[in-house]
Amino acid sequence: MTVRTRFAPSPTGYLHIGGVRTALFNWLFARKHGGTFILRIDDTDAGRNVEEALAPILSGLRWLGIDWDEGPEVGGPCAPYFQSERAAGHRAAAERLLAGGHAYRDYARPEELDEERKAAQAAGRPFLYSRRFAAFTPDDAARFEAEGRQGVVRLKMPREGTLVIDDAVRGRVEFAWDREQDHVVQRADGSCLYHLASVVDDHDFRISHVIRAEEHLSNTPRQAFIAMALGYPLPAYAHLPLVAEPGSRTKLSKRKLAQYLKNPDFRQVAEHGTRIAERIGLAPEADTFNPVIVDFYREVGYLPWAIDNAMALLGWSYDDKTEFFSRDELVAAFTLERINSSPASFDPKKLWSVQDHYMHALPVDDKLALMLPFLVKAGLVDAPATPGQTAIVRRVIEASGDRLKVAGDILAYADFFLVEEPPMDPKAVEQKLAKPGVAGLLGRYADAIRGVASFEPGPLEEATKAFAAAEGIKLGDLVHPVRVALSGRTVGPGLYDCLAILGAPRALERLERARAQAG
RNA sequence: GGCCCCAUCGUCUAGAGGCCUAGGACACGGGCCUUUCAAGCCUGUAACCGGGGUUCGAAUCCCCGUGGGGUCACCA
Repeated sequence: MTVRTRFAPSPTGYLHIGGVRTALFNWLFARKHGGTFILRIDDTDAGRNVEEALAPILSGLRWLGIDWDEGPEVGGPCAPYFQSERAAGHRAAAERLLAGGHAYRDYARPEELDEERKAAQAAGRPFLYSRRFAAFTPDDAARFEAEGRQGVVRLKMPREGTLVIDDAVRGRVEFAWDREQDHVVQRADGSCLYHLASVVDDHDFRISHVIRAEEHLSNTPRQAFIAMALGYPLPAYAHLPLVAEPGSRTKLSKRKLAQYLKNPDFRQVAEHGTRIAERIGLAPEADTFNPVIVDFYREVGYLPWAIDNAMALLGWSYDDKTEFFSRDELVAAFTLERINSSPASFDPKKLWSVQDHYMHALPVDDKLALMLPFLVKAGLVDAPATPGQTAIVRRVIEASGDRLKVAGDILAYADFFLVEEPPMDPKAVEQKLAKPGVAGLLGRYADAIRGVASFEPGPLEEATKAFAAAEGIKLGDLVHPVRVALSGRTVGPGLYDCLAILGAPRALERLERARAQAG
């Protein structure tokens, strides 16, 4: 069987983390079976600024390595891949539905339908349209039109029997036909609605497996009905568990950001990212820049595969211990059978730890290539970076080790090496510098290391320990003020690394300058 | 409200009748290391929604509750 899957986003202007998971699973399944992964743009609704609203979605998928074999910008045998450009086919399908007696023109006004709905509700029985404004003959239609009514095309859903779907995730799911509504598939102006368009396009694209979020499970009967009425074979269905809010089982939504921010883990990740974004001049708006949206991770410097790997673990698992997969490993390991059926809440901290894992394993050269652009954007190095700057940054990366969790973290670790007078954190000054005797201590320490033959971590450590011993003080009582003197803050790479990277002249100059603020 | 789905540590999950005094990961607590912050190492707390069945035996199968979620548009 030829596997063809699709991801069909509507151009909303952003790529949602839940969408990523859906796209990823479709992609994985296609790759696993040597099939085809198709990207279709479901833009049947309004269509204004489609191009602009589409850009973040395409670039987001590309960044994540979720490449599509057919779709926008790459084309393919089933083109066009924009639903709005396939309207003729949708209309033809609506005609066939009508001709086959599987749909009818309906002239009910919305308020008339509402009345029926309310009456049914009041009577405590499920609503089922009376079809009293259905035009089953041309005469009916003419009569209704004479009344000034406009006709839409409605599905003539069966009112007895059941539909059985064999869902790859959920197993057998049964629906009673008499609970399904006569949904509108074509408006009076001739434009077709999503469900019709989607079924027709899926068939035209020869989609073999419809892999989508659980929210579509309830839509399946009407889509299956359309497909059957049109004589299409049904695709295999796999309904993925919803990606839920942090610490909840409610569907994750971009709109409820303020609420998610109350979750400490979520807030921590969001604030960390915002801090980085601000330093590279992004002035992000919380509305479009937050951990629910893929651009957030890209701007802040996460590794795309870390996102993919983390998302793969949302609702899917391989076994009881394997968590990290290379691309090939994941493709090989992935199966629909091991998708979970209960909702999975999105945990930004878990994603963070996966990111940590991959950043940890990244070679220094790769880190350098990733991080340099952040320093350029922040104005801390030239574009392109000079060899001298590059050398410093490389040493900072080496010295910082696992402290750099995302590429953007380099800003907080490299900045004080790259500017002549780093800002002094008032709190750090107060706690470590403004103590009695510190000024004198810094002066004597400067003299002590001035004579170090080789200004490198090893010799510096020796000299520093010897100095502390000679002074009769604990190493910490020396190291802390020196660190603040050099960097302006209390955290950073190891002190001997800081000294060495700075170099003797600048280090001594900073020690001297800091004495003015010391006690 | 109707229909549908779901139900194991706070979170992601393993578990397809005995291997379960329920395993792993994240988070959290404690300890070690240590010049800070990370990392690393050791260690701890923590779960089968409830009730009935079936069975020699149930986290696993069935039923009923309860709880949560999704969906019921001339949105996608």
